[in-house]
Amino acid sequence: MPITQSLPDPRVFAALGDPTRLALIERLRRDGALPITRLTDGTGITRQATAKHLSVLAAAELVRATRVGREVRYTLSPAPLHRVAAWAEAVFAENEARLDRLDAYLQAQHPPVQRGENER
Amino acid sequence: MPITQSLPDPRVFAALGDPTRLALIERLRRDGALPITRLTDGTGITRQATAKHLSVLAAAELVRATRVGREVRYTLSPAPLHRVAAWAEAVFAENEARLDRLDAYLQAQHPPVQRGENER
DNA sequence: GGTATGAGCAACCAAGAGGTTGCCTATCAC
DNA sequence: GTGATAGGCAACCTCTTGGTTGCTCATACC
Repeated sequence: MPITQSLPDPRVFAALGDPTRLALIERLRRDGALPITRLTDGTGITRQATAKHLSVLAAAELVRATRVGREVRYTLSPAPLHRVAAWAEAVFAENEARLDRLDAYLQAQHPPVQRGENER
Repeated sequence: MPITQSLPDPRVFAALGDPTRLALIERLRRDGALPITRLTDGTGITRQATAKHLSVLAAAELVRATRVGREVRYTLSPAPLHRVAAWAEAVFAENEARLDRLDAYLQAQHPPVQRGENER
Protein backbone atom coordinates (compact mmCIF):
# COMPACT_ATOMS: atom_id res chain seq x y z
CA MET A 1 0.00 0.00 0.00
CA PRO A 2 2.17 2.86 -1.28
CA ILE A 3 1.34 6.11 0.40
CA THR A 4 -0.74 8.46 -1.68
CA GLN A 5 -0.41 11.24 0.87
CA SER A 6 1.55 14.15 -0.60
CA LEU A 7 4.32 15.84 1.33
CA PRO A 8 3.03 18.57 3.62
CA ASP A 9 4.21 22.17 3.39
CA PRO A 10 7.39 22.44 5.48
CA ARG A 11 6.39 25.99 6.34
CA VAL A 12 3.59 24.67 8.50
CA PHE A 13 6.01 22.57 10.55
CA ALA A 14 8.53 25.39 10.67
CA ALA A 15 5.81 27.75 11.88
CA LEU A 16 4.90 25.32 14.65
CA GLY A 17 8.53 24.71 15.54
CA ASP A 18 8.83 27.69 17.85
CA PRO A 19 7.59 27.70 21.45
CA THR A 20 6.29 31.27 21.23
CA ARG A 21 4.25 30.48 18.14
CA LEU A 22 3.04 27.22 19.61
CA ALA A 23 1.83 29.20 22.61
CA LEU A 24 0.04 31.64 20.28
CA ILE A 25 -1.74 28.72 18.65
CA GLU A 26 -2.79 27.42 22.05
CA ARG A 27 -4.00 30.85 23.09
CA LEU A 28 -6.06 31.25 19.94
CA ARG A 29 -7.47 27.77 20.32
CA ARG A 30 -8.67 28.63 23.81
CA ASP A 31 -9.85 32.19 23.34
CA GLY A 32 -10.74 32.50 19.69
CA ALA A 33 -10.34 35.89 17.99
CA LEU A 34 -7.79 38.23 19.58
CA PRO A 35 -5.96 41.38 18.45
CA ILE A 36 -2.15 41.58 18.52
CA THR A 37 -1.97 43.72 21.65
CA ARG A 38 -3.98 41.19 23.61
CA LEU A 39 -1.89 38.35 22.25
CA THR A 40 1.22 40.22 23.31
CA ASP A 41 0.65 40.96 26.97
CA GLY A 42 1.68 38.25 29.33
CA THR A 43 4.49 37.19 26.98
CA GLY A 44 7.75 38.95 27.72
CA ILE A 45 8.18 40.18 24.15
CA THR A 46 7.31 43.24 22.11
CA ARG A 47 4.20 43.75 20.06
CA GLN A 48 6.38 43.80 16.95
CA ALA A 49 7.90 40.46 17.82
CA THR A 50 4.40 39.06 18.20
CA ALA A 51 3.47 40.62 14.87
CA LYS A 52 6.36 38.84 13.18
CA HIS A 53 5.35 35.53 14.71
CA LEU A 54 1.79 36.05 13.56
CA SER A 55 2.96 36.81 10.05
CA VAL A 56 4.88 33.53 10.02
CA LEU A 57 1.75 31.71 11.17
CA ALA A 58 -0.28 33.57 8.55
CA ALA A 59 2.18 32.62 5.81
CA ALA A 60 1.63 28.99 6.77
CA GLU A 61 -2.11 29.69 6.69
CA LEU A 62 -2.43 28.57 10.29
CA VAL A 63 -4.00 31.86 11.23
CA ARG A 64 -6.30 34.39 9.58
CA ALA A 65 -6.48 38.13 10.24
CA THR A 66 -9.68 40.17 10.02
CA ARG A 67 -9.76 43.89 10.54
CA VAL A 68 -12.42 45.22 12.89
CA GLY A 69 -12.31 48.97 13.20
CA ARG A 70 -8.81 49.92 14.18
CA GLU A 71 -7.90 46.49 15.49
CA VAL A 72 -6.95 43.28 13.71
CA ARG A 73 -8.32 40.07 15.13
CA TYR A 74 -6.46 36.82 14.61
CA THR A 75 -8.23 33.50 14.49
CA LEU A 76 -7.04 29.95 14.05
CA SER A 77 -7.37 28.50 10.58
CA PRO A 78 -6.90 24.84 11.38
CA ALA A 79 -6.99 23.25 7.91
CA PRO A 80 -3.17 22.89 7.75
CA LEU A 81 -3.24 21.23 11.17
CA HIS A 82 -5.63 18.67 9.79
CA ARG A 83 -3.40 17.95 6.80
CA VAL A 84 -0.32 17.73 8.99
CA ALA A 85 -2.04 15.33 11.36
CA ALA A 86 -3.11 13.14 8.46
CA TRP A 87 0.40 13.00 7.04
CA ALA A 88 2.06 12.27 10.38
CA GLU A 89 -0.42 9.53 11.12
CA ALA A 90 0.07 8.04 7.65
CA VAL A 91 3.84 7.97 8.01
CA PHE A 92 3.49 6.41 11.42
CA ALA A 93 1.16 3.72 10.11
CA GLU A 94 3.17 3.01 6.98
CA ASN A 95 6.33 2.65 9.02
CA GLU A 96 4.65 0.18 11.36
CA ALA A 97 3.53 -1.81 8.33
CA ARG A 98 7.05 -1.88 6.93
CA LEU A 99 8.38 -3.11 10.24
CA ASP A 100 5.78 -5.83 10.27
CA ARG A 101 6.80 -6.97 6.79
CA LEU A 102 10.44 -6.96 7.85
CA ASP A 103 9.50 -8.98 10.88
CA ALA A 104 7.66 -11.53 8.80
CA TYR A 105 10.66 -11.79 6.48
CA LEU A 106 13.06 -12.35 9.37
CA GLN A 107 10.75 -14.96 10.87
CA ALA A 108 10.76 -16.79 7.54
CA GLN A 109 14.56 -16.71 7.37
CA HIS A 110 15.16 -17.67 10.97
CA PRO A 111 12.12 -19.51 12.27
CA PRO A 112 12.07 -18.97 16.04
CA VAL A 113 13.25 -21.83 18.23
CA GLN A 114 10.70 -23.53 20.44
CA ARG A 115 7.53 -22.78 18.65
CA GLY A 116 5.54 -25.67 20.15
CA GLU A 117 3.42 -27.89 17.92
CA ASN A 118 2.45 -25.21 15.55
CA GLU A 119 2.38 -21.97 17.50
CA ARG A 120 2.16 -22.98 21.11
CA MET B 1 -14.27 19.73 27.21
CA PRO B 2 -10.97 21.39 28.07
CA ILE B 3 -8.09 19.81 26.24
CA THR B 4 -5.96 17.50 28.34
CA GLN B 5 -3.42 17.09 25.56
CA SER B 6 -0.07 18.54 26.62
CA LEU B 7 1.92 20.77 24.32
CA PRO B 8 4.17 18.81 21.97
CA ASP B 9 7.93 19.27 21.85
CA PRO B 10 8.61 22.20 19.49
CA ARG B 11 11.83 20.47 18.47
CA VAL B 12 9.82 17.84 16.65
CA PHE B 13 8.05 20.46 14.56
CA ALA B 14 11.27 22.37 14.03
CA ALA B 15 12.97 19.17 12.88
CA LEU B 16 10.17 18.55 10.39
CA GLY B 17 10.17 22.16 9.22
CA ASP B 18 12.94 21.73 6.71
CA PRO B 19 12.40 20.27 3.23
CA THR B 20 15.68 18.32 3.30
CA ARG B 21 14.79 16.67 6.60
CA LEU B 22 11.24 16.02 5.47
CA ALA B 23 12.71 14.27 2.45
CA LEU B 24 14.96 12.20 4.72
CA ILE B 25 11.92 11.11 6.71
CA GLU B 26 10.15 10.12 3.51
CA ARG B 27 13.19 8.20 2.32
CA LEU B 28 13.46 6.32 5.59
CA ARG B 29 9.78 5.59 5.60
CA ARG B 30 10.08 4.02 2.16
CA ASP B 31 13.38 2.22 2.46
CA GLY B 32 13.85 1.52 6.14
CA ALA B 33 17.36 1.39 7.55
CA LEU B 34 19.99 3.32 5.58
CA PRO B 35 23.51 4.59 6.29
CA ILE B 36 24.41 8.26 5.90
CA THR B 37 26.26 7.83 2.62
CA ARG B 38 23.24 6.21 1.03
CA LEU B 39 20.98 8.90 2.43
CA THR B 40 23.27 11.53 0.99
CA ASP B 41 23.58 10.58 -2.67
CA GLY B 42 20.91 11.98 -4.89
CA THR B 43 20.59 15.06 -2.71
CA GLY B 44 22.84 17.89 -3.83
CA ILE B 45 24.45 18.28 -0.43
CA THR B 46 27.48 16.95 1.42
CA ARG B 47 27.61 13.95 3.69
CA GLN B 48 28.34 16.30 6.60
CA ALA B 49 25.27 18.36 5.87
CA THR B 50 23.21 15.17 5.88
CA ALA B 51 24.85 14.19 9.16
CA LYS B 52 23.80 17.47 10.73
CA HIS B 53 20.24 17.01 9.54
CA LEU B 54 20.19 13.50 10.93
CA SER B 55 21.46 14.73 14.27
CA VAL B 56 18.61 17.25 14.40
CA LEU B 57 16.15 14.46 13.64
CA ALA B 58 17.80 12.28 16.27
CA ALA B 59 17.59 15.06 18.86
CA ALA B 60 13.84 15.17 18.21
CA GLU B 61 13.82 11.37 18.54
CA LEU B 62 12.37 11.04 15.08
CA VAL B 63 15.22 8.79 14.04
CA ARG B 64 17.41 6.18 15.67
CA ALA B 65 20.97 5.22 14.76
CA THR B 66 22.40 1.72 15.09
CA ARG B 67 25.97 0.90 14.28
CA VAL B 68 26.54 -2.14 12.07
CA GLY B 69 30.20 -2.80 11.46
CA ARG B 70 31.68 0.38 10.06
CA GLU B 71 28.40 1.86 9.01
CA VAL B 72 25.61 3.55 10.96
CA ARG B 73 22.08 2.73 9.91
CA TYR B 74 19.30 5.21 10.50
CA THR B 75 15.74 4.13 11.04
CA LEU B 76 12.53 6.01 11.63
CA SER B 77 11.35 6.19 15.21
CA PRO B 78 7.80 7.32 14.64
CA ALA B 79 6.52 7.78 18.17
CA PRO B 80 6.89 11.59 18.06
CA LEU B 81 4.95 11.61 14.80
CA HIS B 82 2.12 9.86 16.56
CA ARG B 83 2.09 12.41 19.37
CA VAL B 84 2.25 15.30 16.94
CA ALA B 85 -0.63 13.91 14.92
CA ALA B 86 -2.71 13.49 18.06
CA TRP B 87 -2.06 17.06 19.17
CA ALA B 88 -2.76 18.59 15.76
CA GLU B 89 -5.96 16.63 15.44
CA ALA B 90 -7.02 17.66 18.96
CA VAL B 91 -6.42 21.34 18.28
CA PHE B 92 -8.32 21.03 15.02
CA ALA B 93 -11.26 19.36 16.74
CA GLU B 94 -11.32 21.73 19.72
CA ASN B 95 -11.28 24.71 17.42
CA GLU B 96 -14.21 23.35 15.45
CA ALA B 97 -16.08 22.85 18.71
CA ARG B 98 -15.39 26.43 19.79
CA LEU B 99 -16.66 27.70 16.46
CA ASP B 100 -19.81 25.64 16.90
CA ARG B 101 -20.42 27.13 20.35
CA LEU B 102 -19.87 30.61 18.95
CA ASP B 103 -22.32 29.82 16.20
CA ALA B 104 -24.94 28.65 18.67
CA TYR B 105 -24.46 31.82 20.68
CA LEU B 106 -24.89 34.02 17.64
CA GLN B 107 -27.98 32.11 16.63
CA ALA B 108 -29.43 32.75 20.09
CA GLN B 109 -28.71 36.46 19.85
CA HIS B 110 -30.02 36.83 16.33
CA PRO B 111 -32.53 34.07 15.79
CA PRO B 112 -32.80 33.39 12.08
CA VAL B 113 -35.88 34.81 10.41
CA GLN B 114 -38.64 32.41 9.48
CA ARG B 115 -38.41 29.87 12.22
CA GLY B 116 -41.98 28.71 12.31
CA GLU B 117 -45.07 29.27 14.50
CA ASN B 118 -43.72 31.10 17.50
CA GLU B 119 -40.46 32.56 16.49
CA ARG B 120 -41.04 34.97 13.72
C1' DG C 1 -11.05 69.75 17.18
C1' DG C 2 -7.22 67.08 20.28
C1' DT C 3 -5.50 62.99 22.50
C1' DA C 4 -4.98 58.20 23.35
C1' DT C 5 -4.67 53.67 21.46
C1' DG C 6 -4.03 49.80 17.82
C1' DA C 7 -1.25 48.69 14.27
C1' DG C 8 2.40 48.94 10.24
C1' DC C 9 7.07 49.81 8.49
C1' DA C 10 12.09 50.04 8.48
C1' DA C 11 16.59 49.71 10.32
C1' DC C 12 19.39 47.37 13.14
C1' DC C 13 21.64 43.54 15.99
C1' DA C 14 23.13 39.03 17.98
C1' DA C 15 22.63 34.31 17.66
C1' DG C 16 21.55 30.18 15.16
C1' DA C 17 21.01 27.29 11.02
C1' DG C 18 22.43 25.25 6.77
C1' DG C 19 26.14 24.52 4.32
C1' DT C 20 31.10 23.90 3.13
C1' DT C 21 36.24 22.17 3.36
C1' DG C 22 39.90 19.74 5.64
C1' DC C 23 41.58 16.31 8.36
C1' DC C 24 41.43 12.19 11.34
C1' DT C 25 39.82 7.41 12.87
C1' DA C 26 37.86 2.84 12.19
C1' DT C 27 36.54 -1.01 9.62
C1' DC C 28 36.38 -3.94 5.52
C1' DA C 29 38.58 -6.40 1.42
C1' DC C 30 42.51 -8.12 -0.66
C1' DG D 1 50.28 -5.44 5.67
C1' DT D 2 47.82 -1.66 1.86
C1' DG D 3 44.08 0.71 0.05
C1' DA D 4 39.36 1.91 -0.20
C1' DT D 5 35.25 3.12 2.13
C1' DA D 6 32.07 4.80 6.23
C1' DG D 7 31.98 7.99 9.45
C1' DG D 8 33.28 11.86 13.18
C1' DC D 9 35.07 16.43 14.46
C1' DA D 10 36.18 21.22 14.04
C1' DA D 11 36.59 25.58 11.82
C1' DC D 12 34.62 28.61 8.93
C1' DC D 13 31.10 31.33 6.10
C1' DT D 14 26.67 33.34 4.82
C1' DC D 15 21.85 33.95 5.30
C1' DT D 16 17.95 33.67 8.27
C1' DT D 17 15.58 34.43 12.56
C1' DG D 18 13.94 36.27 16.77
C1' DG D 19 14.22 40.18 18.85
C1' DT D 20 14.73 45.24 19.54
C1' DT D 21 13.90 50.64 18.93
C1' DG D 22 11.96 54.54 16.60
C1' DC D 23 8.76 56.58 13.74
C1' DT D 24 4.37 57.06 11.15
C1' DC D 25 -0.59 56.19 10.13
C1' DA D 26 -5.37 55.39 11.27
C1' DT D 27 -9.20 54.96 14.16
C1' DA D 28 -11.72 55.70 18.40
C1' DC D 29 -13.07 58.69 22.37
C1' DC D 30 -14.49 63.06 24.48
